[in-house]
Amino acid sequence: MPQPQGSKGKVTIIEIADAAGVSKSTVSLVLTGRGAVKPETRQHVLKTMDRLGYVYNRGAANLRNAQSRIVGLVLNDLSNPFFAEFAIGVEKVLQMAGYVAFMANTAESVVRQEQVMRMMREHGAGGIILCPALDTRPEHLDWAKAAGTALLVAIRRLPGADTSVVVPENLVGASRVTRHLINLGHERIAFLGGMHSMVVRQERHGGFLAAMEAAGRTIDPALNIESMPTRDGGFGAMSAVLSLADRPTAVVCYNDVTAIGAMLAAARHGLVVGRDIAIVGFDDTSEARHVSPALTTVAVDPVGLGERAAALLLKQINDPAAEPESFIGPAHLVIRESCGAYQRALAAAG
Amino acid sequence: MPQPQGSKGKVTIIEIADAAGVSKSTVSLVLTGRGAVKPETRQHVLKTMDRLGYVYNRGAANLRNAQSRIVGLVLNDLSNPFFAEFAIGVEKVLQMAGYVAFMANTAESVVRQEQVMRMMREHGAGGIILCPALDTRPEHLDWAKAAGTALLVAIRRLPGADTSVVVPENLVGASRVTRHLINLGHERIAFLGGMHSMVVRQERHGGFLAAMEAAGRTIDPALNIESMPTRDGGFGAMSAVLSLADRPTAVVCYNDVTAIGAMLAAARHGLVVGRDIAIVGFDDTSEARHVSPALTTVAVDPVGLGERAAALLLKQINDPAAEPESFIGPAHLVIRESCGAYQRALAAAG
DNA sequence: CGATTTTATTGGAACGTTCCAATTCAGAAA
DNA sequence: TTTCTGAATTGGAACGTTCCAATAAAATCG
Repeated sequence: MPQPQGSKGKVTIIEIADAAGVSKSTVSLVLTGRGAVKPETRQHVLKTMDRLGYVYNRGAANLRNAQSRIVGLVLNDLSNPFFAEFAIGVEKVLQMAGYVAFMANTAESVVRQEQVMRMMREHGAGGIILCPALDTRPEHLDWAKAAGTALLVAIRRLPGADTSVVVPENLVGASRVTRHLINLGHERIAFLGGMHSMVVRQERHGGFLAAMEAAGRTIDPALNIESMPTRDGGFGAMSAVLSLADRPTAVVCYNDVTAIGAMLAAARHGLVVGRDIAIVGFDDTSEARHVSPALTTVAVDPVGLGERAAALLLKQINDPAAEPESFIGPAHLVIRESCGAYQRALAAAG
Repeated sequence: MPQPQGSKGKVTIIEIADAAGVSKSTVSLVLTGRGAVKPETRQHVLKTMDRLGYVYNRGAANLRNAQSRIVGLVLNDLSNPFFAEFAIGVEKVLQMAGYVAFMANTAESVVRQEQVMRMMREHGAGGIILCPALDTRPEHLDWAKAAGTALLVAIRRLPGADTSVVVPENLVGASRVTRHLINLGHERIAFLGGMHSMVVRQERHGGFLAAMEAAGRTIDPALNIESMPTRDGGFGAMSAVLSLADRPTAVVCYNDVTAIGAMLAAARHGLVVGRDIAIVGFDDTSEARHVSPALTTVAVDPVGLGERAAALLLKQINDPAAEPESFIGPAHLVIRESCGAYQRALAAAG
């Protein structure tokens, strides 16, 4: 008959020891599984702990040995399914290794990010995976080096910070999808969405430019439009580009969300996406698959990135002296309908 | 010139005290802001802490006073955007109150859930908001009462557990959307998706039945099909129902994800959703808005539920003696295209 | 059987903080 | 000056755990 402590569930190792008729050291041995303790004693202690409703006090334990087996996962935008999937990958690997991930969402606020990371440090997190908020500056991360906390930056590269990094192959991916449009015969191609200050935008736009230049296409600065990386932003950017005298025949968008906004704008202007104009995105979120026409985009496997990030962080935790390491995740083209390749194939066949 | 400790970032309150030429007690006073300390002394101590790169050790502090200001948020399925939004609501309120939420994802695994909650207890979480994994049994939560930890169950009601609860108005919502279909003239209406054992399914199906009975519609058991609450599950269930000799003219789906799967299946069978057949969902996830045709569904404001859950939990933390409390969040009908109401209105006008 | 190794168990000293009671300090009142 | 007061500071004892060295008990050996 279990009889847990009444109100303040404050059962300690010593009470267990008394109740079981052993010393607190023995109980500790059972708890950590380190020393040699007679099986029957172990069982008895275990049973007593169960009976009294014992809760391990990790704070007290950490006081002696700083091994806390928790890892912080700081996300800049949980409402974006991309990051949710990334988190799932991270958790999967950490769990295997007996770690537990404590996540927190910063909602792109640097202040919140600072707060959350401090909390995690205070609780003795062994390492932190950070998807940095927009205005994060590299010096915000200096404490990690000083404190010897393993820190890994993911998804958004942070120029100037020398930590391990896990990011998708933005440049190559953008280059690939742009080349696809070029191969379909497009001449005037626009790049839409994202703000100039975002590193990810710089990388993707860089890939776009590289492909355009390699194919000898002229680059019209009027066809490079910034916007917030939201549906509304994409809508606005597309509207702007469609009001131009010399419209593009294809657009590469900063990400899927923006692309979907752009599709809405095109439809509003009476254009049939995939026939009158080609639109492509980036990320391959689940929305891309279900929007109509289905969006041609670049897949980057967020779960895989998460797994890789976790693995790298664990490596770093176990060997603090190791050099920072980088992983650039593959990005491959996913051809659907919005680029018109399908119609074109049909026409060729028919 | 900041000169943080070299490798093992282990600066303690005592080192700060020594460096600042005061006693550790004074430093503690500065840290907690409790006693009276001369402003200049405070400044000096603060500066020293900054200079040496001090990190507060919450574990050690909690050893004396169990106020940890962290709250655990246990989610059963982070990949579902509904829960991500719920989490955002929770965080918003907790942040205001100076608490920080540590989230963890159980991916519907009771084992993982147990693990994660134990971790949170061990770290001295003041309370836990739990969106229970599928096979959670009420006795899994007994520890909370014993330990005096505030615990709140959200989204999925857990019959038999007497904790505070925050759930959406599933029954009423399902009833509402069913009545909408009935008003549009549908006779044979199916209910698709979700497993019989899910409480949420029971509630929603209950609402469906209530509306059907109230309208005097006959209920055909063949039109009640279970499936996993996934896109594929919805696809399968819809395929099954379409292979029936006597097809329904409308279907109510367990949730949006299932409904989208069902839409795909209908399209595959050559039906135009919204014209040949009506399909409605539940949750109003962002996908519902962007799928084509846009999905008629029931909106339940996950962010609002999250806020409410956090508020209730805080109340309980501050007054542990308080009785468990329940909040049933409103669910309102969102009419879009998939139910055919729009076409019907057009026809009437034209 | 005693000597030796191996296996189990144990007290006490940390760990970094807060709290309490005690002390010192500065200024005001006598 | 001395006395008093309240503000500012301080040493030491917890808190619940792990580690270490030491001891006790059991097993092995000659």
